[in-house]
Formats: sequence, C-alpha cells, structure tokens
Amino acid sequence: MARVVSERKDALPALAEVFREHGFAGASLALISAASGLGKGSLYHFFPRGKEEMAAAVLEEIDGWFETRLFRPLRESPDPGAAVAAAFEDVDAYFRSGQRVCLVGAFALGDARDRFGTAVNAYFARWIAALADAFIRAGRASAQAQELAEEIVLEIQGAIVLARAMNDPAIFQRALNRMRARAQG
Amino acid sequence: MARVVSERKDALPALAEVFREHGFAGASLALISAASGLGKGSLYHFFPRGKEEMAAAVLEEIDGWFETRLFRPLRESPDPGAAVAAAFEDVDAYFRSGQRVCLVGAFALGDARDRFGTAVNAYFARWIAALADAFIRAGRASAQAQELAEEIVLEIQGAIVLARAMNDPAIFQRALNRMRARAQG
DNA sequence: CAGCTGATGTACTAATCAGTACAAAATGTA
DNA sequence: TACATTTTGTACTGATTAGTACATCAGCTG
Repeated sequence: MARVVSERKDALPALAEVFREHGFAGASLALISAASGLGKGSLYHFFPRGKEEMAAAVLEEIDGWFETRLFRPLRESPDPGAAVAAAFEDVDAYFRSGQRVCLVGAFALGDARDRFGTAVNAYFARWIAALADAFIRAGRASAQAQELAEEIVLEIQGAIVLARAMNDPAIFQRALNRMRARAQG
Repeated sequence: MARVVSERKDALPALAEVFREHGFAGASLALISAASGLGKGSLYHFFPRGKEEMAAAVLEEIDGWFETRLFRPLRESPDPGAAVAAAFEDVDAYFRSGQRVCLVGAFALGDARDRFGTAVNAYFARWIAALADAFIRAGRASAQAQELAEEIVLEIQGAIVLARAMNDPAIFQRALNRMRARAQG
C-alpha cells in the first residue's frame, strides 16, 4: 500500500466539513483545496471524477461510521436498551448538540438529493431499521417499534434544523431528552 | 405606481423556487433569470444588491405569508383549537406533504444562516410563539404550551427532511397526524 | 402627440469555476 | 544507488460567474 505523502482517506474529514458548511454547490474546489491542504493535482489524483466523487466518498465514510458506531450495535448488542442509550450519546456528540449539520439531511433538502438519492435513502432507511430492531428486541411490538424509530430519526433531523436556526443547543438537548424518555418507556 | 411590464413582487415566487431547489449558493443568476423570465437588466433593476437582496426579499415574503396565514390566526382567532387545526392543514398544503422544502430551514442548515441569521431566527421564534399562544388560550399551562409548540415546529422540519430523503410523503402525513393528536389532547 | 419614467436586453469586464496536462518531487523497492 | 510508482504543484483552457453600463423600449400622463 502507498503511504507516500498522504492518503485519500486522510482528506475525507476536511472534505466533509466543507460540504457540511457550504453544501454541495457551494463547495468550490478552491475551498476544498484550502480546507484539505491538497492542491488540485492531488485532489484529482485521488478523486478523478471531481467533486461528485469527493462527495460520494464522504457519504460513504459517514455511512460507515454510523454503521459501525450506531447501526450494528443497535442490531446486534445483547443489551438493546443499553445500545439505544449509547446511540443517543453518540448522536449528541456527533452532531455537537445540533451545532454540526447532518450532511445527509442537508443533501436531502437540496438538489444534491437527486445526485446521491440512493445513498441518502439508504442511510435513513438503515438508521430507522436498526433502531426498530433494537426496540423489537427490547420487547416492543413490530409496528410500534417501527413507528417509534421513524419518529426518533425524524426528530433528530428536526432538532438539528431548529437548534441551528435558533443557534441554541439547548433545543437539541431538550429534544434528545424527550426521545430518551419515549425510547425507554 | 408603476405597473408597466412587470413588478418586483411578481418575480418572488419564481425566485423562491430557485432558492428552494438549488440553495443560496447554487442559485446562479442564470438559473434565476431563466426561472423568473427576467433578464439581468430587470433583475438588477429590482434588486440592486443582487442575489443577497433577492433572497432577503423572498424570506420577507415567506415571513409575511406565514404571519397572515398562520401566526396571526393562531394568536388572534377566538377559537384557538380551530386555528391550530387550520394551521396543520395550511402546513400540509404549503409544504406539499414534505415534497416542498422549507426555505428557511434549508438556509438554517447551510452557510446562508450566517447571512440571514436574524430573519431565520425570527421566523422560527414567531412560529413557536404563535403556536404556544394558541395552546395557552386553549387552556394549557404556559410551560407546557411552549414546549409543545417547540416540539411541533421541530417535528415539521424533521418531517420535511425525512420525507424528502426517503421520497415518501406518507412520512410527512404520519408525523402530522401524530402532532394533531398531541395538539388536541 | 410629446415627453417622462420605469423596465428591458445586450454587451462588456474581471474574477472564479471545473477540469486537464505534465513535469518535478517524493517515496518505496531492488 | 538506480528505478518505478505515487503524489504534488503549476500552468493552462474554456466555461460560467456576478456585476456594470447604457441604449432602447413600453407604457403612462399631460
């Protein structure tokens, strides 16, 4: 494997932040280059198809992070209740109480949804499915588990929007606490 | 008053759609010109400060629509329960069951939030305040009314994100029905 | 009809955009 | 050390960007 000067993977966090802050359309190669510290030569070397490939790689990495950190524990942990509680903790930390945008949600609102439609759809579908799985294994009926999971993912997205709009992390915290109560009860 | 060929106000709906679909950064003057049918000459005649002034005018019109159609009835209707029910109907129609993006919410997620921060903040603050007012006049305690109002606005935003991400208006409908039940109970 | 005001189209500038080409540099390997 | 591979910087192209300038056109009013 090549580990000469830098690796494609190392650039992904910086790319993700640029897409988060400026959206797909607003993320120019100049911004991406400045944020990642990579020149155009390196960027097109790692991502020959340009911005589209960069965004796809970022989405894939995000998906991978959620899969290993949230979805798999929710599906496989022997203690589904603890997995749900840990998932809320991880969500709070990851989105920094609503001060960090969900890139997939932001893409869903814009025209990037058409470009990355299947990735966006799959991300939310698996999130809901993993949560519902944990709820079922915790003893809930299937239909109720499914609905509660959908509610929670929906409210997390709404909490990010509203907390950012009002610039108030407490909104995110309150929402998360309401969800915790419902998930346990 | 001049009503020669067209008016500034007539362009706002088309501008709003462009900003909704492409975001602030993605809404180029070429797109805006094509969508509105106005050339650059007319656009800069009506909006001398360019895109920024266009977006501000669109936000103001949206704010005005919500103020007259939702917020004022919620605050002033003699039957607050009916006003809340009507508000849900209007929200469903306006956002087309989640297939139409909330421009203010979309701005809140991107870097347009910094540019239009006060407008974004005020829009959601007045929405929550109007809903809370109706709940209080319907007999709820102040703190509970405030929290329920915040929940509902938050969930509407989340419902838009998730319904669009999954391309499924039924998600929006289910969320709205849950909110209706809680608002009445 | 004459003249005024506001609306429009076109041509232009300078900057920035995505993307390509390629030589130089850096690194790993023999 | 010599060679091959990967990474990087720079220079370039053509398209698109926001914004300005200004002449022309449309419609209203006297």
